[in-house]
Amino acid sequence: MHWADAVAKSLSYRGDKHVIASGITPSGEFHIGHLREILTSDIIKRACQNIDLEIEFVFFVDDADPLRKVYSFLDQSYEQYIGHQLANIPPPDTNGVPDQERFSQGISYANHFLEPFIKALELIGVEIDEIIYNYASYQSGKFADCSRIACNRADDIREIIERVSGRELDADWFPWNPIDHKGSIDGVRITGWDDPVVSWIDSDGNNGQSDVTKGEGKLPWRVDWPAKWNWRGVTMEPFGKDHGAAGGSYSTGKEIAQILGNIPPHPLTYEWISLKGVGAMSSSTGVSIGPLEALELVPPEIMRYLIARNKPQRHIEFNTGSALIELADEYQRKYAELESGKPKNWEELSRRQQMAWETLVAQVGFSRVDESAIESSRVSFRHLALLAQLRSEDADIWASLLRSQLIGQKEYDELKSDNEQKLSRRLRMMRTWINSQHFPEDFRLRIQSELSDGAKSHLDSRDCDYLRALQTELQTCLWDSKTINNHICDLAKSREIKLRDAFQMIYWIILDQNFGPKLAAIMEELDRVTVIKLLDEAIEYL
RNA sequence: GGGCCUGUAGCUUAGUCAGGUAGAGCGACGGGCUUUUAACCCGUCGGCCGCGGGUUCGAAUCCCGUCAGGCCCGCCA
Repeated sequence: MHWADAVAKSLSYRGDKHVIASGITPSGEFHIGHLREILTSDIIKRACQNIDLEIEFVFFVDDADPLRKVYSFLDQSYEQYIGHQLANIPPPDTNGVPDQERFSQGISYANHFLEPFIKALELIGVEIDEIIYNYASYQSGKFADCSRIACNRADDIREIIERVSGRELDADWFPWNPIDHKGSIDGVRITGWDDPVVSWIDSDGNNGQSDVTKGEGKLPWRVDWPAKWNWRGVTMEPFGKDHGAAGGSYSTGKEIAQILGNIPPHPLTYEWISLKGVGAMSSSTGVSIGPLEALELVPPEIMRYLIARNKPQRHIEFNTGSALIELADEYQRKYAELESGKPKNWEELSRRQQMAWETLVAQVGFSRVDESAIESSRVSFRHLALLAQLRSEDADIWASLLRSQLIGQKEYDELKSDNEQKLSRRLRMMRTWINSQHFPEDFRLRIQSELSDGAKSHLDSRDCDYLRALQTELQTCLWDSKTINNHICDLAKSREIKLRDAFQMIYWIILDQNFGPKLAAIMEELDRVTVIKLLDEAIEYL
């Protein structure tokens, strides 16, 4: 059984109506780690729909959170905004400097980072039923009841946090962070509580009052979270393992929820995604791949598949190199397997094999996106990567695919006349990938300029005659792939050299490896002089 | 210190909740496609299921212990 189906099943024991929530603080660039948060929820939503549960998916944007520090991508002038709520400070411009102009047009720091992420979510087929802006929710009184309960029972909440998390809170800790006259929630000390008003004194010694029902401040995180569950009726929420640890915010949250008067949501802790060879994703350290950036390389269903195929508690190493090509090809293979239908010998399969099939069905189902760029194409990512490097003209690539029968005549005609075909889009992505720093070196064609050591160690003196004859023909022949190919084959045949061996030998000479794409096609792309020179060196070496 | 997650074939892993002969994919190797797809098709090899105990007719699966890796307990998903 797929992990999401298992979650849906346990939710069904709890009731028929559910609200699944995700929440993210828009403190910096979003990365694919954040995508796991959202996709985990979205996949569970699909699983719930599959068993006819009524389900809403809400996305909390924690824009009421304060700016914690001046991140590396921000200009030092952000210092003045530390402690200010993210919905209330200007967005950075391209140099990381506060952009007052855009701010005056209503674009906050939070919006600035959130917008591209929301766009990516649309591309990736995530169906969010409601985006809840936390700042606005405080303003409109959504948190009013919970805030009052929390303040009235401050001692009980303090007891829970101290006991469960094992840390000691300051003597003047209070479950409300008021905003001071400058707009900061840092360094403000509570001096009194008279429902619903908190009295405070800020770090400069100014006194003030804050009405907790009007959003003049916010609840501290460990109380804010259960309060959200309460007023929105959240029944399920996946969260990162930092919140899931013993003493973490879920364990305090589920007790605080009871004080607020609700049943805590069904929890699901998920592992982090790290970037291969670099470390955990983190917006503040700049280790990140943005969701949009990833979507420029591969179709959206591949990103869904990355999350769907790995169980939440499993750590994912995201690799934009060969592993991503393999992931994409794996998805495509499974898609094709699914299309060919349930195995005919179903009854003979072991329970385990049947389960594997069902999991496959689920993985592909959870990964599908309406505007699929993959479908049942036989053209693998691996193969496309190769053709895209070999041919700069799209038309040549379609011709090649037609010749090798990976596409039919009809598809070929469509590709020729319409560059918005699925395969055209995939090719564009592939070209972007190849031109980016993320493309794996293993897949890059390495045309040799001189005889490599690899070639030297694979040449056999008995082949000298063959190479010499080939070189002679190639010096004068028509320079197209068909002619070149005929010479390679005919000369090998007449000498009773196995074609396989002949090709491998030439692959070694040109690419420093024993395999590759259509050899003659590569040679045609190269100029005659280069090829002759390489053959010369090989003959000389022998 | 407290806690969480992970450990299954060379690699990525399914199966662990509901115990019943260990399943895949990739890679490797061999063969086929009589002019060679980084394609496709067929086949082969490869697992003391981290280790040690226990419960059981039966354990990858449950229990206890242990080792290794990763991580959390300061508002980074």
